[in-house]
Amino acid sequence: MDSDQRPRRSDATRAAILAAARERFAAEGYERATIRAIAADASIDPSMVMRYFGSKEKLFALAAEFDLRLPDLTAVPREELGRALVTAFVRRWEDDESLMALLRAGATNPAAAERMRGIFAGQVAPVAVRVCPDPAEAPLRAGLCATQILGLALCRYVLRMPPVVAMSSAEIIDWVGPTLQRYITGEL
Amino acid sequence: MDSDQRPRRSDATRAAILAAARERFAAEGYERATIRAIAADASIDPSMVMRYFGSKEKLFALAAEFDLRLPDLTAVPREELGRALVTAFVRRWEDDESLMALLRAGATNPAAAERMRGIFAGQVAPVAVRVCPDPAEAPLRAGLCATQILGLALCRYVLRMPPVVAMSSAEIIDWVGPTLQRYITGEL
DNA sequence: AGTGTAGGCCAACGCGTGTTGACATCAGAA
DNA sequence: TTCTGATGTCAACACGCGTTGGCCTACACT
Repeated sequence: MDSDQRPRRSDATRAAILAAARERFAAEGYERATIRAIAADASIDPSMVMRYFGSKEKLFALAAEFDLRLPDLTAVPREELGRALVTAFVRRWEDDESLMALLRAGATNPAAAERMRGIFAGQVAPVAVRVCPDPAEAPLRAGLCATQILGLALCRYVLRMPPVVAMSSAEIIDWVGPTLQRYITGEL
Repeated sequence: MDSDQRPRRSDATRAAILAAARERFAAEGYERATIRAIAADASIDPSMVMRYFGSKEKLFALAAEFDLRLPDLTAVPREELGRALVTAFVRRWEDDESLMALLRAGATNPAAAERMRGIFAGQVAPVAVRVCPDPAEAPLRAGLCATQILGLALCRYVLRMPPVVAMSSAEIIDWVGPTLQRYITGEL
């Protein structure tokens, strides 16, 4: 096969470009982040970005690849699902900017929005099916959770609304946890 | 004064441009919406947009002026505040696209984000102060409500997540109402 | 040492953007 | 009717964008 095991010299450059892309996309969204700026951040010529990734769109697709790393919720006691979820999400938001890139870009870029729907369908919904009382209700319950979690991220990290920024992780968990708990296990 | 009472012929054009601008900004966000497209929608030359509004930024500022028209919550029974709020918001979202323009643009455009914070501070926070048990807690409680409401709008109107789009107004009110209720009147 | 090739730079392309100023047209007052 | 200002069109500008192709350089293998 064509899998070249030996590490190439270009791997470092590739990684640098990808890191710079994630940062720019997260900070400015898809249309504002420019190939030229990303290349400058990676101390490289803009044309190299094209050589490595083909186009801006393909670069974004790779930069916005994202694994939510949802914890194994089947091990969590039923009445603590809400808290466990917020906790996992808050931690994930803070140490990986890919999701913010996706959120910012998803607001204006149709492809990014589609990708968010994909992440929801591929990573969130399946977990919901295994956890919800009635699997038929899972999409609805997962959707409700998404509104609260993404809304939190939007206000805190993107719009930077002062009272939401001011909250501590613990406060967030205490307030939002019960909301998710009800969305997951509450009666219709 | 220079206030010209007599209606001018240009008023219709001005209004047409503003309407087209609201639509484009709502549908595509700030950077994707172009002066040329807006002008075409209004059946006018792009240069007229500049003559009337000075710049794209100023046009956006006017197109994104927005009155939430929050109902008078002091007349609402304390235990129905949550439902009243969601109801008011859902209705408002559906018949005015300015807020969606603001939401889409706010994700990438710093000025639009600033404006959202302004709306929050100017229209939401004051209401919260009058309604919350302890006015000192008002910003926190209002901020929490904002996360849920904006998250709902994001998932439903911008990202168009299928389960959230599928919900009826009544379902939304039944599910999200209690959340806001707790954010407003729940104990810390 | 010689050579092929991967890695990188440079200059330019075509395009779409916001914005500008010179010119046309038309309504209404004189 | 004539003239003046408001209303609108046209063509072009300077700029930044994504993208392309040609050229240089330096490493790795024989």
